[in-house]
Amino acid sequence: MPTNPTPLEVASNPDEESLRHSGLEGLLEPRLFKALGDPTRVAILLTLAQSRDGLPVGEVAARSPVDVSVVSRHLAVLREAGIVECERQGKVVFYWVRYGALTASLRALADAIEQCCPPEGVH
Amino acid sequence: MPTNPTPLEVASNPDEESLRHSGLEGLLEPRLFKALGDPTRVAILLTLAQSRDGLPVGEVAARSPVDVSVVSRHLAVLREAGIVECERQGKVVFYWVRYGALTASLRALADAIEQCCPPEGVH
DNA sequence: GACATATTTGCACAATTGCGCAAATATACA
DNA sequence: TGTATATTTGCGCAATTGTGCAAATATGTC
Repeated sequence: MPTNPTPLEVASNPDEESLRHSGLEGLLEPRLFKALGDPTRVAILLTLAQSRDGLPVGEVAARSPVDVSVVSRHLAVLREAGIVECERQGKVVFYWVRYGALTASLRALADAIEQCCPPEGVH
Repeated sequence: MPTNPTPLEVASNPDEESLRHSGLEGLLEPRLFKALGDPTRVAILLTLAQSRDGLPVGEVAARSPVDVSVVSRHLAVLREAGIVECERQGKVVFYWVRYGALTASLRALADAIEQCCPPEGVH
């Protein structure tokens, strides 16, 4: 069965539909921004961003005030949003930030906003 | 009394504190992304983005399936996030997108993510 | 001031979300 | 297979959020 594409995958591979609307709809994915809308989740993301090669869930949890199960759930949300990726290595599961996809998506969104409406607007 | 700065104002005028941490904390403002995390709110933002000079609340509501009061509240959330701006002109209140601040913030976030962690990461 | 129009706010309610704890699952190793 | 460690999932609960309706507020006009 086909896997559900994450918002960031949509952003890096825009289809004809999203292109017709200057890409804004496809880039303003609520799932992506909802994932970034929780302080605890952002803190977890920042912890992960400090380590370039990723961290096991337990290590992220050790640097977080909330329970391991909560960290696990937050990481799952970030993964479903396409912000992080994970891979099991033995007993532990490593999570890491998809830096390229994330920056590309943010810049694509900025470009789409500019293209959508002219910069000569007074405001 | 000092007004509460919006996430986007923080992004365009980073202080010493946020610079020390490569700006990521200051740019990953939950208030900003929470505002973009609701489908209805995004739809309202897209409606607003179609008109370069802004629209009255009632006009936005006319193009939205939800009640005017709901639109008014969503616009307030977008305003508090620094995404839109408004001004009363007679009986109506015009809202418009802060294109420049929004794109600048998104690009600054992309830059901060890149600076935070080296691009030579495999992932 | 009285009235009409536009917007915001109070209120109640349903739905969602974040959280901790305990149980279930997965993997490695003896 | 049994045990230990790591992670995920089920469950209940408190808090937050989105929504519509009605009332309140703001502005312009008669």
